[in-house]
Amino acid sequence: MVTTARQPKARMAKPGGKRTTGVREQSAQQTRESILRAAIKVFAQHGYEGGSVEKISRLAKSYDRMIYYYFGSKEGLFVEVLETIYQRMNDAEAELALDVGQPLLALEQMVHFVLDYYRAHPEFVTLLNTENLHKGRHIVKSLRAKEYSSPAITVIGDILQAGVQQGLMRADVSPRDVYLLIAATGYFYMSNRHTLTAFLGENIDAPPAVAQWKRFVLDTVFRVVNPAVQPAL
Amino acid sequence: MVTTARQPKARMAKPGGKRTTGVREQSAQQTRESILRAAIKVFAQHGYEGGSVEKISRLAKSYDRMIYYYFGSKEGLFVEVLETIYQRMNDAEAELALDVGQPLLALEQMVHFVLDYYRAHPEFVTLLNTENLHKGRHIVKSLRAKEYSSPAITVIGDILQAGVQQGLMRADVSPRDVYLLIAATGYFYMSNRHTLTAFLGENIDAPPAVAQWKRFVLDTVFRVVNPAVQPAL
Amino acid sequence: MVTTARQPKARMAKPGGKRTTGVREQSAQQTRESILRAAIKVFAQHGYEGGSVEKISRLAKSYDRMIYYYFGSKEGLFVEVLETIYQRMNDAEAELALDVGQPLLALEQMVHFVLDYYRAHPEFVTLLNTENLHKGRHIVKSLRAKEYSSPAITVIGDILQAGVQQGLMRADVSPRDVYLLIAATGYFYMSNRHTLTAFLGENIDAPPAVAQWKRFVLDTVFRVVNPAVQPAL
Amino acid sequence: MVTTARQPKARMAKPGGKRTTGVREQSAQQTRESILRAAIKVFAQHGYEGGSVEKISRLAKSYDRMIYYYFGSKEGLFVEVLETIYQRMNDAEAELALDVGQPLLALEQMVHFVLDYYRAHPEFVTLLNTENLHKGRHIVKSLRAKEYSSPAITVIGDILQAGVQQGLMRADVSPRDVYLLIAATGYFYMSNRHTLTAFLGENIDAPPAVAQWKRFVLDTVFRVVNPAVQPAL
DNA sequence: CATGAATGAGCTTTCATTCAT
DNA sequence: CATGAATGAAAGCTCATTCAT
Repeated sequence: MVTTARQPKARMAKPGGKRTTGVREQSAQQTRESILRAAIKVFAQHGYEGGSVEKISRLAKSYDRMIYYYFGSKEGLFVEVLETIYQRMNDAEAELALDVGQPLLALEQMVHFVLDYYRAHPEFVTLLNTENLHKGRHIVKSLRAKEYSSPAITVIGDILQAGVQQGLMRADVSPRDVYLLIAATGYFYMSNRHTLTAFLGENIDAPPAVAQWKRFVLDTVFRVVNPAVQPAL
Repeated sequence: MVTTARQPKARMAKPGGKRTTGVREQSAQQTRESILRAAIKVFAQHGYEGGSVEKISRLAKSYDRMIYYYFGSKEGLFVEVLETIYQRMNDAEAELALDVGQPLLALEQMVHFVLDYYRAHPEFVTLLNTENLHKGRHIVKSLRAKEYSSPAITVIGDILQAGVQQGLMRADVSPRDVYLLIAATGYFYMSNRHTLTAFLGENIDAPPAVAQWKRFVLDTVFRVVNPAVQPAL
Repeated sequence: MVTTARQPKARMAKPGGKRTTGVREQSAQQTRESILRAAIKVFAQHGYEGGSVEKISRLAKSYDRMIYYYFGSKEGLFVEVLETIYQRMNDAEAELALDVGQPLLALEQMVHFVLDYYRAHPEFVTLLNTENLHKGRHIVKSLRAKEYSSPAITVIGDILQAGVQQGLMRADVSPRDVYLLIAATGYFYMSNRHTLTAFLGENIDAPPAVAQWKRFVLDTVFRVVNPAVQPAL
Repeated sequence: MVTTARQPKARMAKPGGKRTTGVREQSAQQTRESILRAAIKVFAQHGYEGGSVEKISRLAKSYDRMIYYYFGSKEGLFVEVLETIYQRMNDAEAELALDVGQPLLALEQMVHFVLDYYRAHPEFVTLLNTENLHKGRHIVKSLRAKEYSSPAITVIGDILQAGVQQGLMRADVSPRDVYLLIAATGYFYMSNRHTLTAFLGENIDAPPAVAQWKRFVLDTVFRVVNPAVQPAL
């Protein structure tokens, strides 16, 4: 961390260790985490400026002062919020356990995962938008930012490689682009659902609409990796 | 509120017409517009909460008071900001004058237009994100919102229809989805460029990266409308 | 001023001018001045850190906000406080109208003036101490600081010159040193009166004590400028 | 309050005596003293209000809590700070060992000592100013305050007495006044060096300026005690 | 004794907005 | 219409101090 916030050592009690976490450390840990959880909600709902320290501490049933005690500043708290949501996303991704040996299935599952994840975690989308509004100036302050570099791209790379070997996929498509395509379609649909709803005059959030979009995205992704055709212009 | 705001009638003095617009109204018009211009910049840069009334009036070289005079409230000003950027976007689109008779070319031009427009108008992207953060509660207050419903979908519908007739495009693809695909890929790339840059470790903004992405998107769109194949799963 | 505070033009209505100062400007002027007056008192009593914005605005029967409106910041206000007390001191000095032609008398009056002024204006002493605690970082921000460079030294220079010509004073004593001697003896006695009282076990503030000190200082100053002797060592 | 503070008995372990001071008490002693040292620095630099408990404990590499353990309160700590700097000053004075039998030399050495001491210990000056800002309300809480009543006055009294006996000094000058004269000239020059530098446009701190001032003060003091003349008015 | 978590009041400053010419 | 003074709430943050091991 960049800030001078006190960082309790026992950040995450290793399950295997003998470490006897005192009741005091435990409750401190609870305070810290409830603030973090509250901050995720509040920042996601109101943005960075709109998410006031008081709103957060109140939701966490703690005190403003504690935010400065544990995170040094509002900014330090926001940095940790970003780290946390990336961590969570990566954890979820890691649990997917795709079978790269079946590249078409794996790719389908990846698309499902990404679209479902954004849908189930609107705060992820909102917080990323907020961070982009601030030109990414918080995330660059995080020392752990690099650790979170999307492993999804690597996985997609593996899938493509297997797909090519099995003659099921194009060799000339980059994992980065496929990843961005999936992310973009999933992200945009969530991120802009309110303005889209207003302008399309259609409730974009309704399950049928979502299902249609998902089918379309899946179809699109498969057409992109399909080795058979080269589209005429 | 919007209702109490003064709205000069002569919104855009036609140069050829009878000039009933006095010198006084003209300068009033100027004040109003310079506030609007400033507001677009400030809200785009700092979001709604972060964009303070004072920042706007100072950039416009006017006074806080004038914002209330012309727009009723900060919220009213923001509503008009949204209307304005949609208006501008639609105006630009209208100037495109696509030849639907050449559907493949028209589609290509449409993709170029959307991606280029987002790129040239980052404030459009930022302001839409801000509005979505607020769950679209400002745009629903706009009486003119409906007028701006994207004509692009209609145009894409025309293109697809012509493409089908000429045997160049699939019949079973919806204009809405094609539009969303183009918008999503263009929007996401701009909107998330800061976090993408941080996490991909690659400058997403650099012209070669942008060019690659554009090629990929074009390829994707053409594969989607391509009638030849149906991707296997 | 360094800060961006709005500075009403009519800072001090020239008595001779035709300027019709509106009732509005007048009351604004009053607000500004009552804040300044309150600030002098509060800063003198509690120092810079101890003198809170709220204490000042309350004493001025105004609002915190007004301090920022007129002075930009607490620091800006303090700068103006310093300017004001120097201005007042110089104004008082200017009213002295010493007759340099009678150098011994003039010197005596100068000593009286300085000692009396410090005594009558303890806030001057306290505020200077506060500024010195901050290593003079506020006064260097004042553009008018230079204007206030003590005219007393010039006057003392004139007195000494006349004294030398009349054979009443030494030629080899610098006005600066004489000024510093007078200032030091007057200042220290006021500035440190509380600790002196505690440690000397004597009420330094009582009129007899003050009178004794004044006689002593006068005697000292005259001995210093006396041309007759050169003290042996 | 002072009363509730723990005061380790062994204030300064005599090296030759029986060492009953355990390792534990020793480290406690160290903590206490490092806090005191830090407090002197911090209070001298930022004043009483500006010198926060946290700044002190951080500089002392200890904890806020320890300040309350050893000194009862911020106020109690400040009282002890004042006691300490007086103690130090008196200790230094005691080491002077003037030869009163040579009154002129002794007086000269006394002037040198005072001026040099203030110069070498700016924190002494600053802390006294701070205490005077608070009208001496801390020092009166000190039980040991009286012990520190300046022995310098007594010494000057002895010097004057010897000087009179040897026909070298006036009989009608009070030790108190001579002491105050020396203290005032030395103190003022240090205390106000920042504002003086700003207003005189001359670096008061530079060695030549200091040397000139010292010469002048010495000259002044000698003229004051000189029995030869009585200045005309 | 040391450590660190908790507490609530207070700090300077900025906010959106209204009043008065 | 333009200008600028006034207003009170709320913002982020720091303060001295106490509680609990």
